[in-house]
Amino acid sequence: MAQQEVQRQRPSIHDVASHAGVSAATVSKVLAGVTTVKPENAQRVLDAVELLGYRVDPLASDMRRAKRRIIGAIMPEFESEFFGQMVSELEGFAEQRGYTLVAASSRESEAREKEILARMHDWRVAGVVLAPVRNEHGPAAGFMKANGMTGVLIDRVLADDAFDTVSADSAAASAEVARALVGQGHRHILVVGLGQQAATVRARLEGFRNTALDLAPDVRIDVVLCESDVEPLRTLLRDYFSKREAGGDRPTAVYSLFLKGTLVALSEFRRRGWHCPNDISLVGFDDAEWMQVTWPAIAAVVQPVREIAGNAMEVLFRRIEGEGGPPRARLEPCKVLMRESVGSPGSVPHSGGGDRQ
Amino acid sequence: MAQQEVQRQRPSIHDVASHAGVSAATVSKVLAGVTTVKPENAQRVLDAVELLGYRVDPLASDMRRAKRRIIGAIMPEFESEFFGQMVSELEGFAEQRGYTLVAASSRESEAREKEILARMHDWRVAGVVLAPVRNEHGPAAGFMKANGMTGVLIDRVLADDAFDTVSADSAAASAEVARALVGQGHRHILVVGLGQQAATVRARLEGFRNTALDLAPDVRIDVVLCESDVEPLRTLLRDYFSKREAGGDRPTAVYSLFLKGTLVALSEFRRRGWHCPNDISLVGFDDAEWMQVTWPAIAAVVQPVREIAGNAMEVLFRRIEGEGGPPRARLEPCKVLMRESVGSPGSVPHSGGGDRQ
DNA sequence: CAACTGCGAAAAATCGATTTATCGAATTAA
DNA sequence: TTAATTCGATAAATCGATTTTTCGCAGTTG
Repeated sequence: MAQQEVQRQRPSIHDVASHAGVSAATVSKVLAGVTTVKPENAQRVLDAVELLGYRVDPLASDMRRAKRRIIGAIMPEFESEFFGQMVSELEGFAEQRGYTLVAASSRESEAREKEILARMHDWRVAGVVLAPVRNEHGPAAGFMKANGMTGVLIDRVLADDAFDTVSADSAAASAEVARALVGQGHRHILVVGLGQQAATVRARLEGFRNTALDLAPDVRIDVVLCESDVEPLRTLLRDYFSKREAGGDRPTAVYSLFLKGTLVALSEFRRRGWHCPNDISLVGFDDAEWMQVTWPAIAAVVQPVREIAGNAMEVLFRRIEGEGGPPRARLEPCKVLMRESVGSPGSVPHSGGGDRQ
Repeated sequence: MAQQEVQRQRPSIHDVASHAGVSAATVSKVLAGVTTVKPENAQRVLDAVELLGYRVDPLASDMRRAKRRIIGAIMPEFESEFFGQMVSELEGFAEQRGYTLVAASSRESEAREKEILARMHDWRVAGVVLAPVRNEHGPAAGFMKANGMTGVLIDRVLADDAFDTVSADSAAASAEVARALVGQGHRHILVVGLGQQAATVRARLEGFRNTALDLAPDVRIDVVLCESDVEPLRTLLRDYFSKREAGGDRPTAVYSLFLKGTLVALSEFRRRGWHCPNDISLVGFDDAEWMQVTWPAIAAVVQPVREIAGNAMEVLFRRIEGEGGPPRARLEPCKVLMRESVGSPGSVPHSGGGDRQ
């Protein structure tokens, strides 16, 4: 019984050392690839490692260094495809370099964001990938700055004076959406956004508006912003459409600047019995798997998740290794997938009616 | 400069000790809540902690114990709402008890699953929540057993002789779906599943079949299983429907046993121009946010994610604390949301095609 | 008054690795 | 032959906590 318990106990570097008839320091050196070890001894160490099934304890190994081989990732949520993919990619890149990724969800709360960051600081993580709830100027980024932490900001950020940033080029993507919609003949478009993410929303809005006005100076762009939560948007949108319908000047297309907005817009269309693209066109920022199997398929801006994750990790590790220089703001190009939810205003149903009546 | 560097360095327990004029052991005891410390000294310690902004280094703190305050979570993927929510919930529960959750995605690979598990074993995690790719008999569970790890298996599992399991009561939910479909008059139903998850699929299938046959002995149930990947399903389903349509005996309803199957079924309907529920009814296992905003809204089985996560953590911590006894298999009840994608076979479109409000 | 009991706190061992300082033997140079 | 290098490896310090052991002092007791 006690014997089994002992067997359960994992071998330490000292067990390996005594089995190989050398010191622990020598074992450590062999495993680290130092070449000043006699080949004969090195072989005995490797044999002992094999025999005992020894593996380095990463926790003990990290004890001595100031920066541990841990990367922290903080996302606003885990429930969406976008952040799910992001975490998955980040994990892969961290693993490639022998780092462990610890991911946490701030649940769209800046307070929680900061708490999580403090905990990661306690762990003395080597670096942090932070996707802030609002933008780059929140308390979390301040905390990182104040404590000299290494990090990258992603997604809902534009540029920062202390940290590198990596995000989708949403202004360019929005411009492309504008070209598509105006090109189809739309002259009255509603843009739906989340006020909380001021900077990102502004970039998307400006990218859209500038291009649209450039192509058609007579275009009318309405904007509906909900401040913090998504729930109020439902009401806002309902009121907006009621008013516009009463006035007889309702928009012929909607561009939603965030995923939940697309869902809310769709369900509002649904409530009113409007069909895409016959009654109204719809484009959403952020793609999702289901968008291509619905009637109709929803047009969307696809963010380059893998590229964002890869570049974020790349720049993060460069900073961890001590690279200096001013912070850089990277923008990764998006793809715009124009699906059937977009048509010309007032067009008659094409074959099958987009959803047969 | 050097001064600033020193300031950057976080204070250790010894810094606190010397500031308070006591030994490190005393500081540790105060922070652990030991009462045998003179109140006066305790106060001085707390003041020093406050002054220096001291926080315990969890890594160093964990060094001495055999089981560290880390919980590992292994999910087949992070991209779906289900596992995203699951990780989010697990993280919350771990945090409540002062543990850190390290989540990793096996990316639907059993080999990777085992590798991740080995890495978590290296970290000497206190326990693991494993959502296996296939079922409870995979190599990962074997590894856990062989190494005496503490763990719970969730989701794609039924029961195990070594580990506690927590999963959705999919048999009961499937029975409810059967009652609904048969009750609506369906007598020819296609069930779509993933062969890989043998046990779970069998439970769902049997739950469905038994109840359906019980209610209507003349009901015909076809089954299309794809083995490992989802991609082949597209072809399988296409062939199946082609054959059935040629034979003039195509099913009037589809019950998909997993989320991606629901998506594939929908897109196949779409390709053929079939509409729910007029041309065919659809129910899917696993709910998603988008299902209630599409035309029509898709009926789905909702898994009790929070309950599964909560119970998994509960039983895991009990085992960590040394509770003995045989492993228990928990089943959590699901909710079935019957939305508009389900109707009577051959029913005519109701007003507006089942979607105008 | 010596021995005993307790209390509170300090000293030291421990966890499992890495890294620096040290040391002995073999080799080379003077 | 002796001193100076060089090489390989070991002993010891270190990281930052926790836990066990030891210790000094005050108060009791026989």
